[in-house]
Amino acid sequence: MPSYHPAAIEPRWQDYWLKNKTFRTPDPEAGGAGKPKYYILDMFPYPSGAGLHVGHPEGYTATDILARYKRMRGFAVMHPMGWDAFGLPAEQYAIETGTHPRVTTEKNINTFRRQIQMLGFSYDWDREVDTTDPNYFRWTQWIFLLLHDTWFDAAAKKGRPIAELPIPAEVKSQGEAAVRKYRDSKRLAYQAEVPVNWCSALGTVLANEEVIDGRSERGGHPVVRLPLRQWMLRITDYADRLLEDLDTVDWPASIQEMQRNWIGRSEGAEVDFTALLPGGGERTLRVFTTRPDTLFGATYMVLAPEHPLVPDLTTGNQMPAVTTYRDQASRKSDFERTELAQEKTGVFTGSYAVNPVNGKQVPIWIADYVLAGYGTGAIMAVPAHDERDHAFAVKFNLPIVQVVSPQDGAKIAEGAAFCEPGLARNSGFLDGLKTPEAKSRMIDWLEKETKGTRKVNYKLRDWLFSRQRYWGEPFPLLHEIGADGEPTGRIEPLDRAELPLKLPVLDDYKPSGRPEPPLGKATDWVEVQRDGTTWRRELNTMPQWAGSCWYYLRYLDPKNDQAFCDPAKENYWMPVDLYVGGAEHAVLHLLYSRFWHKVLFDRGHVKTAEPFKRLVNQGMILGEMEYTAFKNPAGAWVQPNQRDKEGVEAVRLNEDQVEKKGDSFVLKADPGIKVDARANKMSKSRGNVINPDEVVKDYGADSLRLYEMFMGPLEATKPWSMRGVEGVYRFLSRVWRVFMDDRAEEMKLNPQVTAGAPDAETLRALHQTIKRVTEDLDHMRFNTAIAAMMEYTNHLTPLASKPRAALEPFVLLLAPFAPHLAEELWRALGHAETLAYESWPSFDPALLVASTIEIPVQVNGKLRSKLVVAPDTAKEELEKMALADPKVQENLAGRAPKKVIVVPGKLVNVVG
RNA sequence: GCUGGAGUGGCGGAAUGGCAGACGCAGCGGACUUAAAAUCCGCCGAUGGGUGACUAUCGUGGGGGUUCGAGUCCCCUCUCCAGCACCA
Repeated sequence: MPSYHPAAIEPRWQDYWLKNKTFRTPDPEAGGAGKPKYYILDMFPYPSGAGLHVGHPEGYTATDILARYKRMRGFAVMHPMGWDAFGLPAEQYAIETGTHPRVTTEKNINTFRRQIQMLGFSYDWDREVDTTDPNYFRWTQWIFLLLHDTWFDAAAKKGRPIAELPIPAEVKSQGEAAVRKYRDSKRLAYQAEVPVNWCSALGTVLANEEVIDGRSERGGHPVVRLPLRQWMLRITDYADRLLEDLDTVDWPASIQEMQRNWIGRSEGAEVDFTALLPGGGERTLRVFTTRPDTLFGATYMVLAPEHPLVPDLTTGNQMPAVTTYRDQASRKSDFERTELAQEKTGVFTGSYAVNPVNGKQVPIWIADYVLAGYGTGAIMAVPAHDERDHAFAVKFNLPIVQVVSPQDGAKIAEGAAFCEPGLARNSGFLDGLKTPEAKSRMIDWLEKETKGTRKVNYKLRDWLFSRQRYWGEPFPLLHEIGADGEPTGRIEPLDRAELPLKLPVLDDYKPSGRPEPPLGKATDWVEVQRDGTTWRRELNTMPQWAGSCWYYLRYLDPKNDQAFCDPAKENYWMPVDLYVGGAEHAVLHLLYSRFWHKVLFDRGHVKTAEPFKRLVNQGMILGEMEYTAFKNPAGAWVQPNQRDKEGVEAVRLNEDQVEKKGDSFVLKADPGIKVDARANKMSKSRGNVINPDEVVKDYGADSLRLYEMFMGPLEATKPWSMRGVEGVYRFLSRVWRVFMDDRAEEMKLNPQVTAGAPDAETLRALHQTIKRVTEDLDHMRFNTAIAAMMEYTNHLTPLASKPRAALEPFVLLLAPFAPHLAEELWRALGHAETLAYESWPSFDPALLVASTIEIPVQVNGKLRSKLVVAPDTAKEELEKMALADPKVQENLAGRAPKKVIVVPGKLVNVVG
């Protein structure tokens, strides 16, 4: 083995670790107990057909380094990996190629596993989980049944068994069917006829979170609204707890904020208006408002087009306009409603309602700026103090009455709404009150008059939990079929012992293009005879998020067939101490997981209220820096701001064709022309995707790992640079040469490696390095830890004698980062065993101190001289030396020093 | 528009309120070599002065402030990135 050759070293150690089960994690009762535990989790990947990209190993390397470090620090480390393998792409691919999703999924998993193992991660492969494995989704179904068996006790703020749900006497008196119906209406998993996001291209409904700008998150297909019977999960019941408990976790502020915004709690009141029906009679029209203090300024009302009272409230001559408007609105996607509807639209119903506070009649309109799904689907419009209402009132010439004035007496801008808090006016008993007091006074009045109540609303909606697809978990539920062949509405869960309910084998799993699930085609599977009754299985499947909601628990006990996880193991390992993954899961996966976890917590199956104690988001890795200039059709260079003009062509440039001028880059050949310099997201279409396989082939896994960590802080977005990979490869080669004789034919230590004692300077450098690497690891500052090791290597390289005592601890420091190389060097140094459980080197603070140090001396804050002194030189001594310094004298130019600041060991500043 | 984050050499990035630019890349010079690659050694923010060791001034997006001292703290402002966006 002459020189550093990762391709020869790395597969050998990967085999060694696998064969010896080096990273098998003992269960607590089998020797893990006694050690402190550390659960370090990666977001498991969806095994796509494209294979691993360089974004995956970024987070995985960070966690792997910490896992290896923590093991060496004596922790029992849980560090598992698995596959989030249900979901649309596998099914799409299956439809296109006629291959069963099971087959492609298995193939993709094998590719991912091979690629991940190729990077030398220290996962315990005996704990691998796969969400599509019946032994796994058996428990996903089990947890679904638990949700189905749970109702939310609002008083106790806690989920409880449905058997404990109090049944009102009048329901009980109506018999068993009524009781069942009542129970079904309170379960955390319930059915509802809801307008859903139907995507005909994908053949499924999507959750709100999966729809971006009116198009599907996957594939970008158009999405329309359609009413459909769906399974829902009552996540809104947990909104308050999901919000409050954010304060108990150590997560990035941005993610916490995104979750808070998503939950969107707002406090206000529900107010009942009396709507006067055109044909005579009255109806209660309930609205939600956060500004009950402005009730006197409510000059009209607006209902969502879908509001159920609209038909009753529409007068004969308004009917055609209202019908047309509702029709248009129903066909519009959310995208068209929001993006294209900057201009307010709406239609008058012809009816009026009575404002409860002043008895005035106000017109009732419908408009699509009011959303059916939020609050009550109706608003009281206060155009003077709400921008949207103001814009609508101006457009349709509705009255605007000001009922709040700015507290400082400032004038309200002409033609704008005043939305800040202020002082109430034109508001009867509220006049003169500040907005917060006015709000609560108004609510008190409403409650006394039984015309309204205090109310909290959330943007968060219940979670649409069913999909009309094949490749997902089947619902373990049976629908009773009556003698007429129609469902009776009675639903029974499968017995827990009947789980898992496997997917039927289907030749044709194509979506029909209509909202009927493909599982309906498996007629044998669908119909079940039981107790002399015919039952039909639920045909929907669960969404992809289901399996990922609880996988971190299954790792703890992946083979258990009695429970999703042994409580003793859960108790030992949970919570997850560190969870690393991309920010794209900020709201979806992380909110759903927290919700499920809280239900498990309420029902006594887990011991912690939150699953993930600490969360870190790795930043995105962009492609290489690109320099682009632009040419017009005549072939002349133009400025980048002309890029969108017709016929202008982008030209990729090399680094040496451009130069920096001022703030921007310009063409070297024509410095008047600016050049666009930026790194872009990696994408197939852009052709800037880096394949980890290639990098490993050319430089080895250790170089890839090290480079991804050396690029910059883990959380930062940063551009890829192949030259940077080469740089860390050179570093590893240099490390190799410090230890090994690279001229020798066979594996042989560098003859400079000696048994002698390190000199004082080397010892100090070593202990300095141990300190820096240790502290940097504790703070996840991988880039600076690597820099410290580079500096130490630079120190070792020129030494003619390289003492083992200075080398061995360094191998251990390097091991978490470049484990293959470190194992190889450890072996070469004569150790027979893996270094994975060697104890982490410690540093001696006494050895960190240099015999002399340099103290900068400033005059009036500017560096003028330096003193070379013993580290413990006293303050007075330093002051004396500084004042005596010729440079200081010169810069004082004869002035007497007014003040001398001395920070011992740090600096002297003479003010004169 | 709202929220969160970031602006430091040619590039990626370092800096408990105390020597700005650690470490790496690129570049330049040298050694080794018949030569190249690899490797090793040195230089490497800008401007001015000096043959030179050196030296002066400026310099962390921009403007103000606090401080003996600010990349770091405070106020204002600009730009970029990410997320949300008619949620009453």
